[in-house]
Amino acid sequence: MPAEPNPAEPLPTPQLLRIQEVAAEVGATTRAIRYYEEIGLIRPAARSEGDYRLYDASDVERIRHIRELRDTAGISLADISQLLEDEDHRAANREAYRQTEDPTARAEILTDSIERVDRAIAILSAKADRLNAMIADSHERRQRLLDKLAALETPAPDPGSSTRPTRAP
Amino acid sequence: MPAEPNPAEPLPTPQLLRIQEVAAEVGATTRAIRYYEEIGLIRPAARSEGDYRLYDASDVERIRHIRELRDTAGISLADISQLLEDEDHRAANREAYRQTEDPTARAEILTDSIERVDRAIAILSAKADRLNAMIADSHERRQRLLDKLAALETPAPDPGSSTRPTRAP
DNA sequence: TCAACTTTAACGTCGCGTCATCGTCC
DNA sequence: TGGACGATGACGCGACGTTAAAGTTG
Repeated sequence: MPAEPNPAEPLPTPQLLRIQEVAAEVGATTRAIRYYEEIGLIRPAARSEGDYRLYDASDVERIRHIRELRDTAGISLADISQLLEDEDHRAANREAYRQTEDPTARAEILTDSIERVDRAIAILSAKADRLNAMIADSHERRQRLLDKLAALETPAPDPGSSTRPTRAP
Repeated sequence: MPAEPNPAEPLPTPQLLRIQEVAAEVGATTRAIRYYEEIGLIRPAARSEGDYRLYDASDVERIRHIRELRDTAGISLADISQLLEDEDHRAANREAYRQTEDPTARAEILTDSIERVDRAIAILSAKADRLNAMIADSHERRQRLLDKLAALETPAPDPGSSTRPTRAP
């Protein structure tokens, strides 16, 4: 029986998750998450009395991002470390942006953030370009096979005898 | 002083390369190529008197393909082994295709090859889809930053006071 | 209390990189 | 002849998987 949210309670604990819950949410193992901590990619927002790791929402997002970069883009943790530095810097930029009203300062901050996003786009696009080229190759092969199959069913004008069996698939 | 090719010589050796030459051509190391052999992905077409590995053109293509699948698509050697089995089967299909004249048999062969190509396409496309989604995300972020930058230079209709500094970048 | 979860520590695995030692090629 | 290249170990590393032994949580 879940009680309805009490509006008087100020929600002092911002939803901390234990390592296994985080692992399930981002599709990783607890070992992987601990390893990311070993090499300095993340740090749990807190620890429990008995030293259990406790993660908040931003930790979860960070880990999810690490997994995406590795699984989907195949980027090494060393390179991910660089990208995360750029993202941390962008987070700092957001703070700095809020702290000033000067349009010139704000423009510089935005320009810096754009450069950092561009670096990430460049890395990902290079990967995607090569991958898309491979897929295009496979589609060509598939199309050639389909053409041959169609030619079989529609013998066509017959430009030669059966001693030259056209090309093999 | 390279003699010009003798047309009487039947070229009995079909251009065999040593491991280092192959490595240079496909952008791999000799160690990697030997490892692919260790786990059964390839076998050199021949060995020299002193047991040097000697590769022919099809070996080179196979190795180049393995590298593409690993570097560009980030596929494990175990999965590559599966894909190569499909490709070997397609090569066998090409032979079988040449050995028959029966349109029904040929249609079956072509259909089998198409299925195998489709499997490869499915694997690669899944990777590409996720990667392209990540890139789209980054582009969105970049666009939002650009919009903010443009808004700075063109203050616009002013829908509110400076106490609400719009949203941070 | 107890089952399920967590901790640190340590060794195993994959896909190679990197010697070391010895033989081969031209 | 020698100097580059190759063969077969064997160990190292990144990014975890797995198991072990002991503590924590609800």
